[in-house]
Amino acid sequence: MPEKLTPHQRRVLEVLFSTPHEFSAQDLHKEFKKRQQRVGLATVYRALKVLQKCGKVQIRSLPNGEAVYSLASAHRHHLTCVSCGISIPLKNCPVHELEQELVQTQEFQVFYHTLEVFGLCQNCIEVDVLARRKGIRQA
Amino acid sequence: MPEKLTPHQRRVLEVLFSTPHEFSAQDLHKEFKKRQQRVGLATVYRALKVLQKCGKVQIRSLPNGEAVYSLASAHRHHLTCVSCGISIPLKNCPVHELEQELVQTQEFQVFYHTLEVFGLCQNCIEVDVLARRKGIRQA
DNA sequence: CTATCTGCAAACGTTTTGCAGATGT
DNA sequence: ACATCTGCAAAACGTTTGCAGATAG
Repeated sequence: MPEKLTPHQRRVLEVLFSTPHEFSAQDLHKEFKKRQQRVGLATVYRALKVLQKCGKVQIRSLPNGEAVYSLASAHRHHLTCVSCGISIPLKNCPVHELEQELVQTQEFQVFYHTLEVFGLCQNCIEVDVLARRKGIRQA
Repeated sequence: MPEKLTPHQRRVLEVLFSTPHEFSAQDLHKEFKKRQQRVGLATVYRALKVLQKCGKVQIRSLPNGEAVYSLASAHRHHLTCVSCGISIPLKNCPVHELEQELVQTQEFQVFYHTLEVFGLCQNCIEVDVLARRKGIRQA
């Protein structure tokens, strides 16, 4: 899907290219400030929306309600703790080979998939156990 | 994880049990109104948080920023259109068998996983093509 | 009596939108 | 000129929190 990008859309891609990290829209906005580039927050959101629609950028929603973005080609999955929200990246993707056959029967153009595993991280399990020992109910 | 539930937490579970649909917090709130049960919206959110933390309820974030909830045992995946946001449920889960081995190496208590595939639905592909023909840029 | 649970309203943070000005073809 | 892109500020939205009253052990 060869799409003509605006300068700011290109800049967003450049930032995402430059590091393996995921960025929230606000992170990107701060990053541009740091780079002395004047880019409005709204523009960041608008750019991200376009880049999502053409499959270049993928989104992941965190438990705290904010969304983080990365290159769709940077394929990562996570273990996410439903208690503290920590995300632990997985090393490999168990779905990739299955993706093609998975959607060949559907009329749908696939950009990317997200696989997220939810549960409790080691730390929160321990906190939970301690709390229960003290008879504390989780709020 | 045998957890004592409050009446309202129980009611939330009952609603989720009663249909195969996913509910947003606001949906649940409306549903209680319809059932003549006086339950505050904040209580719905608080109940959902507790139910997530004990692994009974799972969450899925929609592209529009709202979150929908369902029983963690109701296992469903979706094709989600990055353009219009429509969600098309998948019939089977390609990960289930892999889940166990996937996390045996991690110190993490697994409640559930979500696998979401993103791209364009048939309808939006057509709209896109038409728009491009007319030289319209996506906003 | 104490701790938890609840409803309401206010607060919060992220994202979206309206608009006027800048940009580029 | 024209349509698009942009920044700013205001608005919108889903969600969270503070608090006072209700409830339960």
